[in-house]
Amino acid sequence: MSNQKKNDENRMEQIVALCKRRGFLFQSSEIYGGVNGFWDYGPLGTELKRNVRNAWWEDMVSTHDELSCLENAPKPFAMVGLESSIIMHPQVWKCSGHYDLFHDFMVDCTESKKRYRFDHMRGRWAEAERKTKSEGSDEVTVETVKAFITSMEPGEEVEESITANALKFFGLKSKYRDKINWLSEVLPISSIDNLQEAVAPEATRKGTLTEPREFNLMFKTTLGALGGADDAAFLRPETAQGIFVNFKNVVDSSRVKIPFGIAQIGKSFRNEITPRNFTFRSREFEQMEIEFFCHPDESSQWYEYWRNRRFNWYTSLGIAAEHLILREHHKEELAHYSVGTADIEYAFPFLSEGEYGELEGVAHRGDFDLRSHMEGKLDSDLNVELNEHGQPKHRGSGKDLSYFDDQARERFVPHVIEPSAGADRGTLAFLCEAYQQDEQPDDKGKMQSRTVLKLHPRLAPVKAAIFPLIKKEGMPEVAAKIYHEFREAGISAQYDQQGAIGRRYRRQDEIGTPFCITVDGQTADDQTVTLRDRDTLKQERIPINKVTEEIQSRLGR
RNA sequence: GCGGGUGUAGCUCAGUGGUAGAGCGCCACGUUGCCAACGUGGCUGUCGAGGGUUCGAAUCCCUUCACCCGCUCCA
Repeated sequence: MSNQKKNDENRMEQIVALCKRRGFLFQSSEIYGGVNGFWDYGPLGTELKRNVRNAWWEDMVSTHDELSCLENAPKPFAMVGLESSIIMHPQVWKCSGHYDLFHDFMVDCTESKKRYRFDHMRGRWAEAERKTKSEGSDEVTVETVKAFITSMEPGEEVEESITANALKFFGLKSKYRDKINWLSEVLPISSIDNLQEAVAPEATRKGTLTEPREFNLMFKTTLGALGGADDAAFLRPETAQGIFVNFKNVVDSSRVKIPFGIAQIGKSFRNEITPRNFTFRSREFEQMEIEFFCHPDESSQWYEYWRNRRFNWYTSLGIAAEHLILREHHKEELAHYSVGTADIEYAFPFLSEGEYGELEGVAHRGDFDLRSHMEGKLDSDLNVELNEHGQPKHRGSGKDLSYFDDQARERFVPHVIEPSAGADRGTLAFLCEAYQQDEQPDDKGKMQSRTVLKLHPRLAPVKAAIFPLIKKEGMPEVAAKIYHEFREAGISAQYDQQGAIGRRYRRQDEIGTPFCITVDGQTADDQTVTLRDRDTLKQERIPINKVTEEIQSRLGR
């Protein structure tokens, strides 16, 4: 393990400790021992996450001007909001593909302790002589063994990989590969009746695989108090489908014209097998998603536009561009109808150097989603998937979700660009980026380490703290007056008269408060207070009657 | 789900079978008065949870939960 990674691990531990100590994040149900994959936001964390959500909503929706063309945008466009329900008609998830995809079957190898996706495992029947030495004697028995030799190798390399595994299993050198008698072509493992005949990819003997077990990644619940099996419903695993199923409602009710976007912030739920890395992978999480609907011919331009705009959003709120990457998915990773998908990823401290974790995916989804809800679940070739009777496997709504452009006299199913961000991941990234330890002189000029959250002022949970320098000579009253004024003006502020002034500054540094205002001996003489900056520690004197105004202007964008 | 590690005060940790501790923090009072000050006093624990062994368990054993690391997974 590199030193870099060790430092980063300590750094992550320190961030987690700070989050708990100062009330940003707690483990859910902690007094009962906690639940894996669930987190609670404390008083400061709630403010921080709310600020992240608000910044997103303001920047994407409420301050959006559909009459003007934004910088680098192909043309003006409208943005509207939506709040759809968490539980939806079960058919939504069948047509979206989540129902089939989230029912993965997995097998475990009891020898190698590896777990494999059952539907990805392939193999060939083979037969060869195998020498076995019985225990406790030198007697060697030679017997002809038949087995199903498996591999997880995708694509064309599977055959070579199976051969290598077979040589290992039969104890043969590669020059004797002719001794293996192949009894079948490459087959999916689901084609064999008895898993005891299979040799797992990293096993040395047969029959180490467990029976396939289902991992349902969607949380299941029941509609109605007496609901039976037919009343099964699911907590949504993404917010996007709530937008697609309301596409027609929005078009019919809000006078929006294509191109336009529908934005939504809301909770989603995935029963992750391994929640890990603080709030990065949680089972309950919040998404901030836009589904942007446009003409198919313009979709590539819009994809470029959203990809770049969303990347810049993170840097505009203080994440250094060198800690972010815009990772374009390879062509092989893409569904073939998609022009592109890009992940905006952040160098989280819990990852190794050079590794990044996803904050947001920007995907070109073509007309896949709307058509699936019209016609039924589509396969990767955009054909409706059929069952054994030649009927749609999952029937769509049958409703027409196409759009009619009455100026061009053209009807089409819009293409979709989907910038889908994780609110909790974003919040965590802003916290990680802001966390810094620096050295500042104490009252004797000796350097002391300081923990500071250099949060962007828009995101800081507390915008300003107001202190009386000492607890007498009328200073607390003046400070309290400023505090009241701030609260009335809607500025999130704290009042603190406890302890030495230096300690109070450091307390605020640790929670990322950008500005501290101190009422001192001079205040009574000339009606000024000091304004101290979190990052530079510089102080300047501001007239007391201008202080609210001054803070508001410094918080402005 | 597997393997390894960890779990003691708000935080960081000491405590290997015999009365639960330290530092930091927090609170009060006094002094000082612009960057983690000093003095005095105070607060905080079902030792992660449940069970067992024992005269006696934070300590030994079993089960379980959570966190960290490595696998696995990640539409």
